[in-house]
Amino acid sequence: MHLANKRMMELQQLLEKEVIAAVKELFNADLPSVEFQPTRKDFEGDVTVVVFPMLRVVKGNPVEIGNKVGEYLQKNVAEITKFNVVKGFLNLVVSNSYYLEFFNGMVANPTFGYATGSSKDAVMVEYSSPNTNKPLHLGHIRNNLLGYSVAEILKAAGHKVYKTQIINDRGIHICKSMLAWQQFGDGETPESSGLKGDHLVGKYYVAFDKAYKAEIEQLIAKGKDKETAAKEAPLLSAAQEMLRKWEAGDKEVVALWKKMNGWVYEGFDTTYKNLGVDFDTLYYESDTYLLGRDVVKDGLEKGVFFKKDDGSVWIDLTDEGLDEKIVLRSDGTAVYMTQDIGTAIQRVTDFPDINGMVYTVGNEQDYHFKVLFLILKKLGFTWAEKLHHLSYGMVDLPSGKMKSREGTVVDADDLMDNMTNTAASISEELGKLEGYSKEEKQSLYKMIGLGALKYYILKVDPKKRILFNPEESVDFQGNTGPFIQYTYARIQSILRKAQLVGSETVSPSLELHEKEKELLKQLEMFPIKIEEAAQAYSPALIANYTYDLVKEFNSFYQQVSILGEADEDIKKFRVLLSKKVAEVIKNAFRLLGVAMPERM
RNA sequence: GGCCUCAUAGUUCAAGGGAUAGAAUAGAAGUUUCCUAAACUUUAGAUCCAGGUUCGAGUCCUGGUGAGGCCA
Repeated sequence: MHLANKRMMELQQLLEKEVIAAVKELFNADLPSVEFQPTRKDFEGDVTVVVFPMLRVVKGNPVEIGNKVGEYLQKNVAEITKFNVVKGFLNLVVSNSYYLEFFNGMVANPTFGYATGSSKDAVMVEYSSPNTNKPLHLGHIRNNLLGYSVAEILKAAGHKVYKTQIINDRGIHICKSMLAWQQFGDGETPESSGLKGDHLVGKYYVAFDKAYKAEIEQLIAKGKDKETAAKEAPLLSAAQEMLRKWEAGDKEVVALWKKMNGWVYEGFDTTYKNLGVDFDTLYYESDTYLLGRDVVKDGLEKGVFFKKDDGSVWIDLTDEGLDEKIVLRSDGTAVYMTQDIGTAIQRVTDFPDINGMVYTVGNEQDYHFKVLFLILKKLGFTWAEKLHHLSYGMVDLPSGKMKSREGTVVDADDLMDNMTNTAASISEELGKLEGYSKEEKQSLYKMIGLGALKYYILKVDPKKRILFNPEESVDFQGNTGPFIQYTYARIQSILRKAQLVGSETVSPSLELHEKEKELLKQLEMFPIKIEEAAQAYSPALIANYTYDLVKEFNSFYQQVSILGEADEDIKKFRVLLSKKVAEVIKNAFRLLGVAMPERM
């Protein structure tokens, strides 16, 4: 743990010890723990002790108790200079020198807040995991941003992390695209059409659906009912036949499958690159879809599973308040659960140091993962205790749910382009970028546009659903990514002019402006926030923390002059403080995958 | 039908059981001879309903209502 981090922990710990000692001495009572909170803005003070919980061991008036404890602390703890009691809240004023020493302790550390070294468990974080029959859409964007960000947060909190995805590269869906391309494609390729590979394949997936629906209509016109028509349509049978051939290893089908998946991967790579996400290792369903069956056999012998009369294998989870769940069909074929069991075990085999996995998958799969984790626990894997489903809400449009087959999706590539264009037009209008080349401008627009999009999505609690209105949703003013980037850019402008020289420490006896102290308190929180975000798997905590910090800085920036300050010591402190604020902003947003511009 | 989430200003989001529920947007009003006005300052506006637990409930429990999802 870094020095500055330790210091802050020490203050809380020290205060806790002192409060307990105070209660012992003043009231001869044993306090099990002390409740702290940051003092609210409307009151004087920095740290607040909540008196109410003490009433369980000390009889009396909370205000009187608070006052007595306050007097004790003021007398015995050097860091406490003043106190006041409001109702049952003991507000403590912490000395400026404490905060300035904290500042001196962190000022030279460019990665303040990040854990040093990887002392915690290695964790595998799975996210994205697309099907290879269509391009990525807005829902994938939320998934990718969340997964990537949680992985980065876990790293910052001291975990070793493997980022992975399981690519759903086999199955009926990809056969549909393949079949449609074969029948209507006329040899079209990404090169010949100028379409991105994933979009090209997606086009044929839609084409399949259209033709399939037409066939159904025809069959219905011939007197079939809807269900039989859907089952008997020749296109569907052909797709199913293709899947059988694929599973049998038919050369022609496999070659086509490889070609079209290759197009899709190229397209995905571009999207991932634009989105700024990456992976350490990949899993393909075509490699893993047969896994898990041996484990089911073992589980049967161990009595974890049981066999029904028809030969299908089940697990009984009624004791856990769930129901019975099938793990192998009567014909011996696998279900999703079988694969997932096998894949989880495979991963631990591949990366023996991992102790914990995070699955970034939408909340419609809550039940599936509950069951999966329970099964793995019952099978006796110790790491099964440390599995986590990072469940998140759907992204809905004002028009309702996104359905790729019906074309009511917000395409990931289009959306990123739109955001970049919006950023460009706002920037051009403001016209602050003289001296920037075309390329520099373009990369800046992208940084801002994506910053807006990423922040917009990540600031929301993952479990809540998002209603996304493409026209109005993503803003560039107020509580937004660009607002935070702008603050960073302004600080960089100051730093360019300031020309720092000499040692980077300040005198602990400096007078502190109210805003400066607030900023120091905010900075002090950063390591704790990372820890909280890691435990809650919530990038939203980082986003909101950064926003609070930036808000505070803008207020400071408006109220006091940094470069115009006459006193050299104070000026130096303010410049250094601004620099550290910028660094923390940058390091915090790095955890969200958002980059910071030097100018904007 | 069974189970799982969610419900906070007009709108989009905050609030580890703690003080007078914070922001942003949209609305009203102000701040450019001064470090980037994508900023700052002021103003008005909200906890779905009914019970319960608690010194204290937006937060926990029960029952409704509404939205979404999963399982047949």
